[in-house]
Amino acid sequence: MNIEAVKNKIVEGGLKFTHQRMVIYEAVSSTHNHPTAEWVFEQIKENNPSISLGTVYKTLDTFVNAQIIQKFVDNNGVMRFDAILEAHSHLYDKETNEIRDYQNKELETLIKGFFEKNKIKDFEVEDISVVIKGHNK
Amino acid sequence: MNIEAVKNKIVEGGLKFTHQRMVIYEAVSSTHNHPTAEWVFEQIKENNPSISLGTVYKTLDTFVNAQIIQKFVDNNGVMRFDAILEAHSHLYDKETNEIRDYQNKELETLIKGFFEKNKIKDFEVEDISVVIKGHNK
DNA sequence: TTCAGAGATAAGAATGATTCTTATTTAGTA
DNA sequence: TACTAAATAAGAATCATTCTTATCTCTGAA
Repeated sequence: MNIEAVKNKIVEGGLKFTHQRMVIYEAVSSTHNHPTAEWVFEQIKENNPSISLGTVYKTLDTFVNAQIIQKFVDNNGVMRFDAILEAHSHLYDKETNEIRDYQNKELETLIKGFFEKNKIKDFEVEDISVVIKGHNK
Repeated sequence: MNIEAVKNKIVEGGLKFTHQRMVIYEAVSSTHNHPTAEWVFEQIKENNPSISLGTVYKTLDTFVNAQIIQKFVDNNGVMRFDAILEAHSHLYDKETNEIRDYQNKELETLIKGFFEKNKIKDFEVEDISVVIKGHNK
């Protein structure tokens, strides 16, 4: 991902463009492994020794609120981040705590269709995801 | 839930029956609100002033491992507990952080059928749940 | 180009949920 | 009844995250 594209992401989110924000966004979008704040910090601190862990946490959260990235909680209660904004589901490996993306249009269509036909009383649906727990074999 | 039924639950899980375990199980099964460990502790401490918070945490986790109750993480990373073992999904209210059960046989059948037809390579599925985020209206 | 203001950052302390440690207690079996 | 392994109590420790305060800096306007 080039610097212009990163800058656009940040500015389009209504945020000021800063060097810290750039390297943090690059780190998050460099991996599909649903990084933690700690992981992001470890990735960038060598080339950015002045960056603080608190800033990483704060920046990630700012990105979430600006809808540049999304976050979810893993089974151990740790916040995970994801640069992919499209709805997708996750495979949780109960043994290794690994999380993998699972994307399938048919499943999404099935579920969306279900909830269109079965409105939930007094509840407006915004996001739906499927949590699939199991283990690698 | 009577004491005999509680005792059976605990003993069938392969655990020793203790007074603390009894009152903790009663508290968890008394509510559909997906209690936290803190909530359980608050419920029982008045009538059981000698019980410690650490014991509540430890006991709840022991119950989970014995498959007497189940746990999940809420959007804030806090462990929640549930005496209902049957597969069911949750409605998360993004604004109030409230969690409600959502159970629908047709949805379960739809999803189960989907994953029976679409095996995930190298992954054995154990649990599937749907996470529905939105807000009350 | 300069400047000012609002927002971002750094650094480390604080917080809260949870787990760990150690000594004591107790359920359940022989 | 005695014994043993497991459970419990109490409080310290841990860890992920947020908060606080002082400083820095981006960006738009003049």
